[in-house]
Amino acid sequence: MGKYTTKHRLKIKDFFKSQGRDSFTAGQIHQALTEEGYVIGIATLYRQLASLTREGFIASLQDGAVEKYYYLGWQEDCHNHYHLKCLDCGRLFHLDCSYLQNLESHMKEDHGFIISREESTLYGRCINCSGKERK
Amino acid sequence: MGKYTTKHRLKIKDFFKSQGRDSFTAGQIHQALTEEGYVIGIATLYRQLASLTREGFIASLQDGAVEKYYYLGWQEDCHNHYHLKCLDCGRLFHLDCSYLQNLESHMKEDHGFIISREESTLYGRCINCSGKERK
DNA sequence: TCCAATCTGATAACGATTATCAAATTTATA
DNA sequence: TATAAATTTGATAATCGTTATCAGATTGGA
Repeated sequence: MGKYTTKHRLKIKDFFKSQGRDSFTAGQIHQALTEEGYVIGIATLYRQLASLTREGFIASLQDGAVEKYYYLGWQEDCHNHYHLKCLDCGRLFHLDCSYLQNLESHMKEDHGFIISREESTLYGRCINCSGKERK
Repeated sequence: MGKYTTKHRLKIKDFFKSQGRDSFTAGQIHQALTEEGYVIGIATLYRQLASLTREGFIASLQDGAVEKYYYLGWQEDCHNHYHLKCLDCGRLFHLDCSYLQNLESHMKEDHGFIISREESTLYGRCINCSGKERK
């Protein structure tokens, strides 16, 4: 995909380039673009997000059940680390940690399981939220 | 929830008790019950699954984006281990492994992140599928 | 410029889940 | 056991994020 260079395609890439490391749902991206007066059909946005994901420009992760998140710069180093997502504040943490690399080796050698870093987000409570009261 | 003991409630509990450790979507459960001639409204099934989950009789995990899985016997020991889900065959592996407990401690002490085991399913390729050809 | 390949947008369709609400069932009480 | 209040049920409409459809617009190469 991505045979033609269209304005929407460029716009979406620019959006990610301008947004650092945060993650967004398709709906959030559509809203952000709309709010700055940029008009794009929701179907087109989904198509381009899928295309850019296939190409490795962005990547998607599951957020709970429903929505997807898209990341900038994934292709550079996000496959080299793990992600921690806080169940309270929703923030995503990018974690370079040799412990996880060892875990990967362990899983492969002792359990025959090849972990996919991109898919294996760890969920829990971040340092800011773990102290607060919880139900 | 679960104030009244209804036949549907008992039936669903029996279903899980008879199914060992596999996980099911609501749709799969509904289909299984229907195939054995048991009639239950889909809304009722969802309600009971939610209720039984709240009570800890079963638990749910995300399967990719959409569906939920429900487990029997979770309350006994599933919160004591991690789950590995194979991206190829879809099977879920229950893994007791001290490595993961150490990982938990490490995350807490060195990164301030409290991992939730129930939520943190690891994804990858299982021992049966990792050898096969892949795209 | 012309044409075939590709992309776009409006909208219908989809699949899983939840909400609605009247009717049926369960439980406690008499 | 009869009664009534609380709870559950089922049919179905609604919801939400996402994908499919398809005619019309855009792109890029000849």
